[in-house]
Amino acid sequence: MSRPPQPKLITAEHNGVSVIQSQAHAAAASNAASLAGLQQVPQLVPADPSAAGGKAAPPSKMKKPSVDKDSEEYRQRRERNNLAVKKSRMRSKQKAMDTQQRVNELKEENERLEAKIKLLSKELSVLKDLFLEHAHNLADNVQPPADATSPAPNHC
Amino acid sequence: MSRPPQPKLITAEHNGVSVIQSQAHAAAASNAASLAGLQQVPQLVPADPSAAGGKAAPPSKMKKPSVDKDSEEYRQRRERNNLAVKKSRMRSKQKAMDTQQRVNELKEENERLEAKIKLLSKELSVLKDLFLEHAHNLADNVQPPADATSPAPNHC
DNA sequence: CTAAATTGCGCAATCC
DNA sequence: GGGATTGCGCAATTTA
Repeated sequence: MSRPPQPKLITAEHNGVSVIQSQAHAAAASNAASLAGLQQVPQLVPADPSAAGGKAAPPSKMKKPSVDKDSEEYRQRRERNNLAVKKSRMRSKQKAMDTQQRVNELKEENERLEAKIKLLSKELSVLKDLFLEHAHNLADNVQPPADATSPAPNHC
Repeated sequence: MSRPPQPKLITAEHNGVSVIQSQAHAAAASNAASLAGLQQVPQLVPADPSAAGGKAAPPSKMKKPSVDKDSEEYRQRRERNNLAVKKSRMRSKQKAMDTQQRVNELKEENERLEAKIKLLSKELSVLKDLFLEHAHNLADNVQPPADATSPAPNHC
């Protein structure tokens, strides 16, 4: 997230092997599904021609048929990775929510600030008007008008 | 995002069948991978007891071993869904970025508003001081002080 | 009911 | 070697 620098060479072209996934898809809470005992053996089925619609063996383009899916260690790695993935995704989601929350907060703050600005502007306006009025009074005093329009000098 | 209402009954317990995925994992650009002709037959391996850790056949809870992976229509549906998924994810990502952008904008706006508030406050302060000063002058005029602190009545 | 959109999850490559 | 990310596909569910 905070580090998207590398060009990130998206592979493209793994190995052409088709794999068998346990894909229990159950496991409501955490993993455990794989612990259900029903570990489907990842054995690669040769894809029997008579069963398939046609096309027996694939292009036979497999360089590395290794990666023993049976390996105990493989399963462990997978499990660990799955965990890491879940964690990472949770974080990501959380961050997104936090960002959204931040937007809301900032919006509120903005409204608050705008209100304050409005208030201050009003105050300023009033004061300025007072000054203007005063200035007029002063002018009236300094230069006594020829007419008696002024009812009476407020003060001064 | 904007609609997380439903209780969302997370399935938990699909069907215990392990499926075979084509999982070509290649296909740099778009789909096409599945069109490589290597259609892995969906045949469910019975999970041979001798091969698995133990536990022969699972609860045998498979109601629908069907879902013919060979089906032409199946592949089409999958492809469409894959496309939809990619689209959805792109949108999601875009939205996240937009939200982040929004945060930045709002932060800038906030700073702008705060600056304005500071300015207005300053102006107000000045005007108020002027008023105070004026009031003092008035007071001085009305009630001449005993001392000669006042340099000279500005006016009035 | 069909089709698109979302969502959770697992795999593998890659990053670090 | 090993956790963290990320692109991708599958399948179930939700929306439209």
